[in-house]
Amino acid sequence: MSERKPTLRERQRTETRRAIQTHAVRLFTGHGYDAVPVADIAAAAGVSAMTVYRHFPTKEDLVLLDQPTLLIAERVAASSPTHPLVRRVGGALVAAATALTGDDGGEGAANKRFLLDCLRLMVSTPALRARHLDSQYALQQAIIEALGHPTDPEAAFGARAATSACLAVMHTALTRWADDDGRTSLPDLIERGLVASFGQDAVAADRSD
Amino acid sequence: MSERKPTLRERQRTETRRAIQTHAVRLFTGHGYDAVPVADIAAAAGVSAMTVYRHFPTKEDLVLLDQPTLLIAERVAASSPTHPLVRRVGGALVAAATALTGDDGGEGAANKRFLLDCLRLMVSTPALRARHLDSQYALQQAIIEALGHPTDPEAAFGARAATSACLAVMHTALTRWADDDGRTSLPDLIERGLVASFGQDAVAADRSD
DNA sequence: CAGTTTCTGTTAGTCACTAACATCACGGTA
DNA sequence: TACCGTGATGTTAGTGACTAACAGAAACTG
Repeated sequence: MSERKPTLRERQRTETRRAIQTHAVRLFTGHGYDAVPVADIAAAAGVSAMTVYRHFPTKEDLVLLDQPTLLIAERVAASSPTHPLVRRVGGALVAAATALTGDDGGEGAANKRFLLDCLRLMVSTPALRARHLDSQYALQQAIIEALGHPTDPEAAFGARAATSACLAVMHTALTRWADDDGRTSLPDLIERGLVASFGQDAVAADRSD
Repeated sequence: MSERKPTLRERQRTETRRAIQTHAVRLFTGHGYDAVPVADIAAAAGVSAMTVYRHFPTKEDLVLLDQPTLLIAERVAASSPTHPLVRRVGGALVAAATALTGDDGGEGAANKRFLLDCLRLMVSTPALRARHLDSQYALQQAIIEALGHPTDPEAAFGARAATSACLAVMHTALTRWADDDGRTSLPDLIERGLVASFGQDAVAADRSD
């Protein structure tokens, strides 16, 4: 709504990128991630292999979905410091999942299907699973900073441990969500995972956090 | 103590493997993981590149340490089913860490140094970090089976979530342990991480679990 | 000592990814 | 409208991880 000026070059670039990613996920889903060379994806998208690498630094990035780091960090920073760590972080994860799956992230159901396809690939392909787990490292760092900087190094270690535990729960919930083909509510899954791990007081009674 | 028969071939094979891994970690630590080609490691160890791949399926496996899956799974299976999930799993992790760092895993201090070198590489190299996180997947699976097979799929999901959270805490503790150069007690670090995440009742009062 | 197994080296090849240079269309400008 | 700078793309050549296939040498077996 704010920036109006999608010049032709930008539109073409965006379209090229979309085409590459779409064909990549389609081919990966059909033949398996490892069985599809980048050259095939490029051919399917009607570009050269070099162009693929100009849009996506690695083959793995064709499937990796960018985590909503800012969205989550903001909610963590806005949470009450009096609550337990896992409730502050967990609440933010549930809220972010609600925002992303509730209104479809600003697009239609096709978006959700694409997201589920990516997730399924990520869960079933070791290389992608590993990359995704590691990408949570950046998210973890952002969350810890949003929690505030405890001067006590011992408290900082506790924050890292609790945050990593919450993210592990979210990853488990994402896996289950993909297995269910998105039928179960993702926020509910995360919340149930949090309760199973941290107990009832890890989540707000009315999910108002 | 049980199997006596280290035939010459086996001894040579073991020694070759050890030499390759030792030179690999040394070169990686000195020049960085990405900057050292497998060919250089092979040359340093006095073998061909092909031999390296015969002993280690991938370059990453040169640094990855095999997790004591059996040791942990046994302790989980032996834990009391009446305790909370995170206490059963967390207790097993603390116990395994005690067994491995307490008596040096059956070898001397050189072993601990090597382990710390591997850990530092793992923490600082994205590719290795990712692989290590993913390798916990196998450990997670073993732990879940050791917990017993709940017929309720909902309970199974809870077990997965809690287990993954515990393993994330352990990973955080391992990272901190490497940062401290092994000066802090690893079992203590894990226990402190568990308490920070799951609360006081996640660990046994006298660590007798 | 003969025969089999196992380890190893060599070669050639696939594939992910990078660097360097040429090309061509879009974009603003005179 | 004609012109040129900029950015997107293609092409080529190269590095490095990893695999398959074959050949030779060493070690176990009898």
